[in-house]
Amino acid sequence: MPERQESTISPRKQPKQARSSELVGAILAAAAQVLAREGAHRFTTARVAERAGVSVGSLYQYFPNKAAILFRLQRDEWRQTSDVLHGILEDVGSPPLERLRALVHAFIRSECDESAMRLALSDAAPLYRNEPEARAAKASASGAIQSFMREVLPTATDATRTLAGELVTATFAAVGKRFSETPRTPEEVESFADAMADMFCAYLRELGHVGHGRE
Amino acid sequence: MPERQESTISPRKQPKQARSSELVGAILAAAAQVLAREGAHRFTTARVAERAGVSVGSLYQYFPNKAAILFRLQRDEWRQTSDVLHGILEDVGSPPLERLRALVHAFIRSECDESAMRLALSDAAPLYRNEPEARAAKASASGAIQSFMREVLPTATDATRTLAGELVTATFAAVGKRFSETPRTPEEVESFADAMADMFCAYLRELGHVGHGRE
DNA sequence: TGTGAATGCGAATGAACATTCGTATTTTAC
DNA sequence: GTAAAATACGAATGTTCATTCGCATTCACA
Repeated sequence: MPERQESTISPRKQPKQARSSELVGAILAAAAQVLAREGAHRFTTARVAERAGVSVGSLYQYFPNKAAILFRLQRDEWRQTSDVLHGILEDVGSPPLERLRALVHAFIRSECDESAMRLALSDAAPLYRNEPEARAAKASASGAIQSFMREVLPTATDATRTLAGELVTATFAAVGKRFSETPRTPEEVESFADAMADMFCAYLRELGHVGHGRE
Repeated sequence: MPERQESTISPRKQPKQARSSELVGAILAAAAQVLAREGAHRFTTARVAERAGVSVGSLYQYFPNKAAILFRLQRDEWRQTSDVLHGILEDVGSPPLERLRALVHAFIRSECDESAMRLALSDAAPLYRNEPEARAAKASASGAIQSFMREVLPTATDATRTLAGELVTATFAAVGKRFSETPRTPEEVESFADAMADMFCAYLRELGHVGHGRE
């Protein structure tokens, strides 16, 4: 497993001509396919290049190494997730716990889309786990959750809110991942998401009541 | 990455003399150390053999391939966890939700022990993910959880209980794993475990009330 | 249309490994 | 004590890969 270059995941050069932009797009699309169809284990630069209809050399013009391709895919997923999350949580039109429920559903559903690719991507996590952008993505999400917590638990202490936020965030991410490991019918997905939302709501309601007076 | 032999993880031969039993023990101990210190990425048969003070050839006398070593380590963890889980859940001396809380604490704590090894082991999961024994371990745990659910939610429907059990199990496993990814102080561990227990209890209480009458 | 820059190419290179197998050493049984 | 069985050994084998680099092709622009 020759994996010499440990870090430096930033792009090697910027595409300047149309053909090279297309090339980058083709590589990313091919990478997603290879990942989904072959798994992290068989995700090789040669296979990606072949599926993209491109040579390995060209691939290396725009990605410094294999990890960079994987990281780029992961980053795109994170951005998408993050947009959904902010969009739902910050929509002040509906009551907080309803938004949370919507979020759970959206999240679990998206975790099930392309689940093969997501699973493989998480198998490949060791290759990019310590990238700064990985931490940034998590921080942004947890920021949104924190301000949501301030809204739902206005009277709780900061420590309580932080803890609750962490718990919800962790449960979200971790259970979503685990859930995508085995295939599910849409009905299962929905009822599981509902159960998860129920759990969060029960917990937050209880915290809220404790905050107000007594249990 | 020459990984030809895809399956067959059962032992190659049984140790017949004392020296070879010790050898197997030495290999497992060495494997755990290599995994913890070097990570899944650098877990190689050569390194394990070297740390065990043994030759690669001898290693292959008792383990058919690299995955078998990892799987053995994982299996031992599962057995340990399973014992704890059954022990706590089936102790009828204390009220159910208290047992659940104890379980959460025990589980999270154990997840933090040897967290480096556990993390690496889960990075290596793709190598053994589809072993039958892996499924058996999960099934045994979820069986115990299910009968616990029957006790806590005597009036709920079967479907509700199954769902709740799955949710709790998934949250457990997934959050435990995620939690071990970053180092924590013992205080953080305790308060996080408490929050998780609070969440489960709130959820189960609510389900119980709904089952009895109305919310 | 000519020319330098930008791209694209893919065989070749060098590692890192898993696993095997012929040989050497130790144990057991007589 | 000795032969056969069990163990132990580790150099050798054969793969799989990531990554490079010298050369070929295409583009942008005069």
